Amino acid sequence: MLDVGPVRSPGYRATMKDVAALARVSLKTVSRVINDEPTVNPELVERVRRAASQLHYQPNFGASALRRRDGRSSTIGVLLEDLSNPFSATIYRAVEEMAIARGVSVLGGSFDEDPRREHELTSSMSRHRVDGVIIAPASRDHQYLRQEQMAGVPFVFIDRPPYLLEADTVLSDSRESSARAVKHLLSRGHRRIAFLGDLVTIHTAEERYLGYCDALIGAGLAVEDDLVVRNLRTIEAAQAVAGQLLDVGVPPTAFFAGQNLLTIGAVRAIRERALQLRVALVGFDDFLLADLLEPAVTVVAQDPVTIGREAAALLFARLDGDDRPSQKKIVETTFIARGSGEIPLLVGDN
Amino acid sequence: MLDVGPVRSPGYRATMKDVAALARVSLKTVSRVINDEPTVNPELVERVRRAASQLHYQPNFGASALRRRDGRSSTIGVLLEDLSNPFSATIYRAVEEMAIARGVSVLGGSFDEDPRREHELTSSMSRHRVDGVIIAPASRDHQYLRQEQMAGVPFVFIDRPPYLLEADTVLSDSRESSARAVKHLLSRGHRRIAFLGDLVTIHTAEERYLGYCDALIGAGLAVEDDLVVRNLRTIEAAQAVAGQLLDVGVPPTAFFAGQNLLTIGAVRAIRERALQLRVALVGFDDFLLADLLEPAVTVVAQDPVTIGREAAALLFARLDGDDRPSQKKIVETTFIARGSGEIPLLVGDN
DNA sequence: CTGAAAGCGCTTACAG
DNA sequence: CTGAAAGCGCTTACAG
Repeated sequence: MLDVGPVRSPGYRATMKDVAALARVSLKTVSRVINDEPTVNPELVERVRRAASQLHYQPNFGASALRRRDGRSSTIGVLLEDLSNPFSATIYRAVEEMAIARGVSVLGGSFDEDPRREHELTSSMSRHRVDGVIIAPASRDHQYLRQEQMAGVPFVFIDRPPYLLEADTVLSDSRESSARAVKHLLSRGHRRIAFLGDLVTIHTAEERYLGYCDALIGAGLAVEDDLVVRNLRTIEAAQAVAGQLLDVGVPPTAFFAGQNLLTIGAVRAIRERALQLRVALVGFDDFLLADLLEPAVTVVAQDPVTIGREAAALLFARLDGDDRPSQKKIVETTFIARGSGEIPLLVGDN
Repeated sequence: MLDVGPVRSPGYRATMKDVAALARVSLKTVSRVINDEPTVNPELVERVRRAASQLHYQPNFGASALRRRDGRSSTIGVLLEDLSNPFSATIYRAVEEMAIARGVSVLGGSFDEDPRREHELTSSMSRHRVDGVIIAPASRDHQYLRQEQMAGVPFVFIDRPPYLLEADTVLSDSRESSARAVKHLLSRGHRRIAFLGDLVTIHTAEERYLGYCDALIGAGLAVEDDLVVRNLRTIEAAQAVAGQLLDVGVPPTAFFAGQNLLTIGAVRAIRERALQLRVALVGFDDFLLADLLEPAVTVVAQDPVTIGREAAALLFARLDGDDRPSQKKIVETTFIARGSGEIPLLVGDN
């Protein structure tokens, strides 16, 4: 091993007591210096600082939180569907930026739509005594969080609202922007528009489906069961289902996909059949390279950076004493026409 | 607010003491039950369980760690370049899976290649007394972690090796697989192969550059300065630089891009000039939809899931007492030929 | 098998 | 401005 300078008492971690002894002051004076209390003689401050640095002293957040009146752990929980999905990851980063600015650390977790895992992770957050939680829940009953909330831990729900619980919420306008997307397809002459959706238990998946229905009904059309497939979770599943729809019976002339992975699955199915210049497609959620495909993919883009920032802002406001009633923020989506959604109904198609 | 049942002492959090009082046993007996110690009368176990559940008791990890001999906080730190990059995010998820299986929570953090932020985040991890750290470092001097290491906190370096510190490491074979990729282009007749690279301070960026040099030199060619551009960080920067190379002087007939965002930048520049069937391209790192572009993009694919798993396995082995010398694991890459890398040198090009 | 006392590293509440 | 004592919620070490 390289010699990289002297190490005192290997394996030993300095405490405030050690710093106090070395600086020849009381424990309490060290505590004052570490916490930047102003009423300390500058000479003592200097001595304590030197001793702390010499001993590589790092304060123990856990011990401090234990005794502290507010009990703050300087930690928040961010619980999302899947941190490896770009939508979740972008939200996480946006929250992280704001947390770091406050000296707060982030405990992250992914549910994969498993309510049991939601319970485990929130319970784990509770045992870690996080100061607050930002959550995109998998379950549809959040009464079990009430105790934690009563104990003073603020919750901010994102992407999906709380059920049977009052809490701050940040959502996208899924239903309306879905209706707008489907109207866009209707305006190009399409009548047989298929819907690919995620789990029916997911609030946003339901909203997007309802937006699809709104648009059809608004145009005097019926929602046809054979054009609606839900509970799809992966690229592969969406690809298989879209393929079947295109192969069997009277195929759809356009698709509305309720989520980025499902959109990609639809792209694959359409491409496999060389129908990409014939079958229209609009997807919910933007994704990297959507503009480089041929045709480029028209999407309803959400704004995960704003969602993350708004959620963090609400959470930190609560931690700073904001006691207004529960807030509900709606973050705007953007419709981006790139080509795939502008393919008109072709003569000869139905 | 909805009424969701009785809540005892709103704002109050039950402690072991409260559970003990309700169950009419001593504090120590509650502690035994919570920690699943076997030597407790089943009847008392039952009484304690009921009391704990009735009071919604959640053990306080911080307090427990404070007194516990091993001082374990049941928390690890995972510090990566950028959690919103799919490569980092996939590693994070792989680690998270293994951590959850052990009941360990994950504190995540992103550096964005800022060594100062690396110092802040590792220091924050230290104050939180994490049990171990998985880190893809931004800095090139890790002596400052020695104290923490001596205090018993294992570090596993991923993607980049430690400098001036002994620690477990999990890397991809960047240099060799880069050389192989460039040889692939050479075998198609290309001689003017441009290299687009990330910050020269990043270990993997340097390795990939060296692999590029190895291949050229191995073929008896010189490394030409005007074909090498490094310190590129974004899609936009890579796109601009690749565009300039294509527009000015004697353009390259092939590109090797050292990172997923740079590959995408090169794709954009090539497409803008309608050269996608003429200019060859191989990228390091796979990315979603690489196979749906036209031509599909040939890549050297890393295996972030295995990197994450190996790193977590090493870390948890250390926490379980493994005291072998520092381990170094190399995770294999996969060359995926999809089309863009197989475009031959065309007659008339140089 | 059960419990009373001491102490982990820190902050609070108080006295000087 | 400084410090000695008590206590946060738990586990350790020990006695019964």
